[in-house]
Amino acid sequence: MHVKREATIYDIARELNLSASTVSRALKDNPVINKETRRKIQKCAERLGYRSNAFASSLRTRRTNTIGVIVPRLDSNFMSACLAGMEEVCSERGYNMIIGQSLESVEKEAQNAHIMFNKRVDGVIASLTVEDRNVSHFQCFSDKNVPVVFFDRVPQHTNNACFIIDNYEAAYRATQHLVEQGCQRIMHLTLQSPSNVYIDRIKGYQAAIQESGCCSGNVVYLDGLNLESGKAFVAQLLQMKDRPDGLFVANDLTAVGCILALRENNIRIPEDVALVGFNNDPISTIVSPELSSIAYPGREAGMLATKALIEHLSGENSMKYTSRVVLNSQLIVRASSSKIKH
Amino acid sequence: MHVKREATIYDIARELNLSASTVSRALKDNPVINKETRRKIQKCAERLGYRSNAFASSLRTRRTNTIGVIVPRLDSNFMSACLAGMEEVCSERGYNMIIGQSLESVEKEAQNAHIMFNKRVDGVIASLTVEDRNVSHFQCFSDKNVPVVFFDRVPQHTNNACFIIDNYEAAYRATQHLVEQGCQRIMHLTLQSPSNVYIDRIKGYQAAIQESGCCSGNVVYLDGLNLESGKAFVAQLLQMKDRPDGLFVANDLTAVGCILALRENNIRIPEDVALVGFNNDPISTIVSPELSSIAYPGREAGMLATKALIEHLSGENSMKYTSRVVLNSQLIVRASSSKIKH
DNA sequence: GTGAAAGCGCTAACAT
DNA sequence: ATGTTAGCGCTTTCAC
Repeated sequence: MHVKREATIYDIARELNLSASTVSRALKDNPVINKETRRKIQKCAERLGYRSNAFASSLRTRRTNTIGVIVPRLDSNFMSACLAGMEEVCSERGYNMIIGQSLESVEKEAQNAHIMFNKRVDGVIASLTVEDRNVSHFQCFSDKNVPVVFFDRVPQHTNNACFIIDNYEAAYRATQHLVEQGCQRIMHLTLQSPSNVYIDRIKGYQAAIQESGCCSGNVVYLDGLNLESGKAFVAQLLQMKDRPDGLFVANDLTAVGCILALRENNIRIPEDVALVGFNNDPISTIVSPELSSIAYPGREAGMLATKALIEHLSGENSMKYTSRVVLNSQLIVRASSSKIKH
Repeated sequence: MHVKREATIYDIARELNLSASTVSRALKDNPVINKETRRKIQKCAERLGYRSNAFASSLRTRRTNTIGVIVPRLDSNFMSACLAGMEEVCSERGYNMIIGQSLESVEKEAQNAHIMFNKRVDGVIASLTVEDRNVSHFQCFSDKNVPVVFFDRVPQHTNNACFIIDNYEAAYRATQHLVEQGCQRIMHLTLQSPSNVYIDRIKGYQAAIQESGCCSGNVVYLDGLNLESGKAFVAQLLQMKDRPDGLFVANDLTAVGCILALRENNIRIPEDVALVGFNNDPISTIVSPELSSIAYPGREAGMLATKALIEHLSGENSMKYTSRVVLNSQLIVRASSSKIKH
């Protein structure tokens, strides 16, 4: 079977007795080209089944119209929302996205960064692993003036633009809610991590505990935030002499692990222990009782970060004045923390 | 801030008093080049921070070393496993992947196909939307001799290679299991879809019902496979005079919807109604009681499909003799269908 | 084993 | 408003 050669701008030019430059301009909707000529060229391109050769173009312009996205994992509700938002903005502006997962490994993150560097992405959007204190693997981008923006999990000190949620506020409100429901001993289950996400949540939690005046609190560092670590914590809880009556858990999966194990041990939720999770994952409505959680606007975060990056790339905006954008989150109260019935 | 120009093979050539051709060959480990020269060139490349320009290369070779993957959605356990398998094979063989989601829309699928066509992927791996009977948007690839392989949801009639799971077998076994547990009236909740996935499951289910001799059965077509459609079905179920005592549900999320609604109506699981889902999603162990389900080897499916494609691309294998590969799945029995205690 | 030269398809500076 | 020209960085044929 014979494969037809691809049509090029030269084929179009020849067909219409024009130059390749004119064709090139017309196909990019350059306004200097006569409207009629433009129409004719576009018509002809279609007829010949012309498709632009992005390699030739990238070779010439040194731009790929591609942005690299590096995230810890894809399979969370929040991340899907972020990526959807990014994709929306990208496709609207004619950009492509390539996505890499670090799976919480700094090494894989660096590897992804290198791959994207070698693919010559025009810009990068990244959310760090839980243990990132070292972001030197993003240095190569700065060296070549490739802009990088961070979101959600961001470096402690950076000149790059950051798009984050109000972790402090959210944690404060979640904890305050537990206080209002009458909890007296409220623990915060989280991760020992240098990431802003966890540090800020701890601070918000502690502030709410202190302000309450009447509550005791304790931060518990788990060795992971998953079903198993939640269940394992409950095993510990059973041994405590002064059991907590409120748990603010840094993610929903862990909170669900707690719920499953608490239920298995016939501890009533929320009467004996009330829980609030974080992320508003779909599982929060599947578990019984349904889990209260913090919802935050992933789609918007993704869109904002991407817009800032693309506007910077097209020189519309230098990203100097929007170096840190904080988005609001929302506490969703469900059965797991509703001790007071209205 | 000044941006250094990228090093090219010419820079290396000049540095070592060689020609660009030699450098190009050496960097591709071409054996005709003297070992010592090769070493020197690779050393120098590293020193200069050389990175190969994929655009120039693709422009020349007309190959992108990229394969396009189109799937209905990314956010399922099965799909993540498939993609992981694909990624593994790709990176091992020096290929890149670009991923597109159709979100069950034929239109978006076609759109993705076109984008990938225009990006000139070397090959395509696709799983169709639930309503695909028309795969004409993949024709463009065949026209240019770009190989396409399908997996999971595949076209009814096609010459392309297909990698699927044993939907008939799996459904047969799931239904048989419900029969063995003593169910008498077993319904199959699924989707009205031309896709092999649903059609084969229905056939397997019906075969098991017939063979049982003693069971009555009924296929129920829902208008979606999600939490809500599962709950909505239970509302209907409550009105039935002859309620089913067994449900084989075409996916886990829907089965979980059923469980939540059944529980809310104080119908005992599995005593009054036993359930088996499909996919072995993580939620099957979060819901209470835990959901029996069918697990299938996504990673292997992804790897096999990708291997076949890449071997075809490199001419090792023409894909003519492996046009249809069927992978085995496994029934995982949990509390939702365990009426008989061992 | 190595080199010279042409060309992949496009864009942009410059000219008209 | 359109054309001329050169060159982006690489691969590959052909020659030595």
